[in-house]
Amino acid sequence: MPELAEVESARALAHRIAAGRTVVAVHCADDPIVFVDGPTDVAAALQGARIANTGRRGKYLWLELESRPALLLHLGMTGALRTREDEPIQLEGSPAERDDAWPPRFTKLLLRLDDGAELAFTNARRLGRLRLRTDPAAEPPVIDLGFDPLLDLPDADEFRQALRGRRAVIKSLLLNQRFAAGVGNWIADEVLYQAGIDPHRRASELSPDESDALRRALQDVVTTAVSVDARKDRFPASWLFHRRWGRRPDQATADGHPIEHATIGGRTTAWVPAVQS
DNA sequence: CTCAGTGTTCAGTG
DNA sequence: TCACTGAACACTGA
Repeated sequence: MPELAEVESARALAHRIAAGRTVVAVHCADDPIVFVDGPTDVAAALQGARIANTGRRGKYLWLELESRPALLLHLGMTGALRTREDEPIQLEGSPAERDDAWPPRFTKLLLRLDDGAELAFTNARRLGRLRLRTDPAAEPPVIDLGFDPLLDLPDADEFRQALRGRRAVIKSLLLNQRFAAGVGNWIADEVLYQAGIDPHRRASELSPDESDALRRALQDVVTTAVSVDARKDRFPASWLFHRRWGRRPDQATADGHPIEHATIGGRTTAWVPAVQS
């Protein structure tokens, strides 16, 4: 479920496993959709390369290879990075279910590193994309992204200015990657809930106080989610996140306020009329 | 069997 | 240019 926090978690995992290491073996699935420019060039670029660093902006992450094009990844809706040493995630209230298969199902890219560790990119629904870029942060598609709430959140004045003149509905604007990079459907809903703003409002019509509240909520949600490594079971119990899924009519917040669902900007939106206006 | 869905992109329209 | 809508992409899981 990759939005900013999940992508940052994936980047950190890749960094721990691969930074400073050399790729000794590469396997690319024969998938011309996920490998936008075909798997062959990716395999050639990675084979024998030393991974110098990792980076992220919005929902894109990349592996910088020493003196070669970087590998740029977008996880799509279902993409994930896995390592062979992955600790199983302890699921609350249920026996730890772990899929011990290695490489995992739907592996598109598998790297073996010089210390024996392996890193896999999996993508069941094939909406992820792998590309090669000489300077990923300075080229499309990354260069076209807006501010990243973790990397370069505008100050309060700049944020107010950014909303001014935007006639789009605020929920849609938050999802626009050219505006706020890395914000996806659940982060947008969580931020609007915590800021007390109705998702149908027009961005340009928010008051300065509402703009400030929105900015603070954006910062808080993103930094909190990243600080727990995007582990949903560690998100604060007060978050709408835990109760927004399923689009059932009987859902309510921890406070007992009913949760409504609507389609805004083509996406399912969960919001709480009692606290959002 | 049907359908929603945590992702982006593009064509068509206003 | 901006913004909106709907469709497309591909596939799983409810």
